[in-house]
Amino acid sequence: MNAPLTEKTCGFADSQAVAAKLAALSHPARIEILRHLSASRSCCCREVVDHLDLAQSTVSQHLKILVEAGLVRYQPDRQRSRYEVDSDALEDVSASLAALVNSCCSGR
Amino acid sequence: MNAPLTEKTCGFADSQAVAAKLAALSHPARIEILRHLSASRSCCCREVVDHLDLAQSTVSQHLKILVEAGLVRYQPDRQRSRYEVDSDALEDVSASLAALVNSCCSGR
DNA sequence: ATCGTCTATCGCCGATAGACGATGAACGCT
DNA sequence: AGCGTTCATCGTCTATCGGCGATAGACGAT
Repeated sequence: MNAPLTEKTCGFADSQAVAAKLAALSHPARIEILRHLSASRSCCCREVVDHLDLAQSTVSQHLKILVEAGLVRYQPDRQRSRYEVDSDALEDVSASLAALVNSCCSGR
Repeated sequence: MNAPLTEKTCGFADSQAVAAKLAALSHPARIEILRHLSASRSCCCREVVDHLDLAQSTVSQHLKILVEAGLVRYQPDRQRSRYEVDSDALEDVSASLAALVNSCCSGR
């Protein structure tokens, strides 16, 4: 955080960005998916389906949401697509939330 | 993190709890509300309405969601209800997310 | 060439979220 | 008593979410 941010620039646009990231994380299935992706390195869709007891189409949707949020990297490897957690992006979200919380609790 | 958590106990039930908290934070208006509540100490609904350019009923709804998620304390003070950020709860959420992210990035 | 497998996408649905206006209750003030 | 203010709730509308089955494309294996 080095740019001189006024209350305006910090507040409005940023809230939307953070909210979008958090929205992608605000579903138990997607959290479960993230856990599984990080645990096993393989990361094809089918494996997640087996692990999660949801229809394949549903899992594919959740994966798409995670990819669009930038939290998971996607590589359409011929047959078995590979999904991989984007650790940096994930840490970014965590840091953003921490910053928000911190700014909310500073005047304590 | 002191209790002996297996992967099972950590995974399933917990995902839902974390997801619920994050869901409450996954809307720009609610983040904006949190910012405003922490900035100004006064915390009545009307003030948030002025600041936010949303209908009073809408703001009331968002506040209710934050209260039900346990992130904001609510005290029906006669006329002017008082809303106040629950810093501890907020830090809990941040910590939960950090733990999740950490467990996802540990094997890096 | 054909079959089986794995994906992504489409269409459909029920449920929920998010917004609003209207309403009524509680309260302070004159 | 009457008025203005504040707030929570209700009803309504629309858009989106979350789930599923079905389908089509791409590929490996036989």
